[in-house]
Amino acid sequence: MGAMTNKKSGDPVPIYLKLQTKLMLEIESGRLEPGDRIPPENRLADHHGVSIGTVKKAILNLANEGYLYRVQGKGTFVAGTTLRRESLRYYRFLKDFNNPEANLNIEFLGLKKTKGIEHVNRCLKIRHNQALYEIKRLFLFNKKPLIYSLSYLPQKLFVKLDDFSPKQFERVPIYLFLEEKYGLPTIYNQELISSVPAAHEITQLLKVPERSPILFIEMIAFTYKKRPYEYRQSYCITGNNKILREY
Amino acid sequence: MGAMTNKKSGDPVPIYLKLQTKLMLEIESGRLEPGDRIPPENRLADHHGVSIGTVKKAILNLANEGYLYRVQGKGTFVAGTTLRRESLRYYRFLKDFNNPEANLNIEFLGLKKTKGIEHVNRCLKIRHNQALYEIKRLFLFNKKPLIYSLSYLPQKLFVKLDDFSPKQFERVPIYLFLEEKYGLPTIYNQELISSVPAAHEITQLLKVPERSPILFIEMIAFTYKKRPYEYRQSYCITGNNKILREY
DNA sequence: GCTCATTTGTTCGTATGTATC
DNA sequence: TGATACATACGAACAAATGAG
Repeated sequence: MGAMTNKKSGDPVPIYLKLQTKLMLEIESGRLEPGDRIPPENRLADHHGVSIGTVKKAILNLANEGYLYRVQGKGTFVAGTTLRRESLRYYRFLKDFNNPEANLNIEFLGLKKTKGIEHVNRCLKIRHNQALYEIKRLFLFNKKPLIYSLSYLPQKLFVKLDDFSPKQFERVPIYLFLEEKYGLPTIYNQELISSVPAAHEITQLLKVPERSPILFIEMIAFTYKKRPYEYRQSYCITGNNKILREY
Repeated sequence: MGAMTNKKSGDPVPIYLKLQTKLMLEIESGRLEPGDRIPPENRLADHHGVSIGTVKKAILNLANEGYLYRVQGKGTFVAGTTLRRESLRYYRFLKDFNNPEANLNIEFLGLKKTKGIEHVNRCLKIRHNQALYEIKRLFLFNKKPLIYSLSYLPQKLFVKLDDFSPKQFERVPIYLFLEEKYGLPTIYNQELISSVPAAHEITQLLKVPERSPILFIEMIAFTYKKRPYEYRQSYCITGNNKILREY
């Protein structure tokens, strides 16, 4: 089929780039969904009438940009949150490198509309007067509150977010929910991590003594085209448990 | 010259990666300065006794990471610091998502041999009685001590590590040094993050009041075949600055 | 403006190694 | 163990940009 045209015709667009664009469009349009496996290299090569090296180049570029990820012996998959890398599930709490993980529950505290917040809007790269949604949640590990989290999302991007039932926000991680309902996969995140003494509001919510050391994490989640879509602040107690990160 | 050894010897490190590392070291160490032109592909291929495709791969990777830039017809050049992206393996300190990064210096505090430590050896997946090296360092950002770090490496894996001059440990990031001297590239890391009150020893080293909130990070670095090779504890002050992580 | 040597960019194809199931 | 799929390595040929003469 559609044999990629070659150079002779004065075509300045390289073959690998055409293939790359074609694949990216299939992803962006939703015909290929996160987790889907794309055809193997040799099949793509045959199908498009190009060499395997050219296919490799297109796929590797997309993998570098975060659209795809590859596993030797298994295949090439569409990135997105769910399967992208099991290691990137947001927070994993455990006592020790060799211990099993603690159990997670989410308690939904509220969702409301707010006006733009200067610091938040700048992080989200939107104008200062654009309105936001504010989501408050408590993460319980083994029934004990360990994280208080405050999320901000642009109202413009997530229309009618407040129509969903609160239960939806407790069932699954928020990024999965947003991906499903609004088709925005998470491509990468930025975090700022610091250690701070617990402020008064936090001591109440997390039930810790005033000025206990708290892990404070600010996060920006990005989707395609490096577009930020969520700004989040998390306050974590880390007495016995610690946060595991792999990269 | 220095013909890169090939696979037959059970060597798990790909040739292109060795070349890539070698070039990166020349850049990081300052032997190659921003703007310098590196030898053309065919010369590098001859010089190292590898194919031109392999050289291409090494160079393209470094170009993608921002270490080099290429101009068709002219050559390949060392990029200025602006372009460089060390998103992983490295701590980046800044005050805010929108602020520039602080300046880093490393102060080497000491390297000595120690007996095995149960917790450490378990993390490194070596027997309890295997001896270790212990490296103590202080990271200064804008001249102020911000991180105290304690590294453990198996003596068996890093023979004669204590023969190197202390200066070597201050010049380049430790993982680059180990990669060059022992041919162990870092494939991925695990971290445990928590927030703790400063213990007595730490208050002295980092010059903070007793029980200030400290970011405590335990890290295990893995090389090929998921083999752990370094266990590290870092104690970070995060008053004004925060740690940036991208993933 | 033209030619030529140099250097990178693209494309091809083949062979073998290695991870996964 | 075998089939599948990605990873590495080799090498060849030609296109396109650059800069010098």
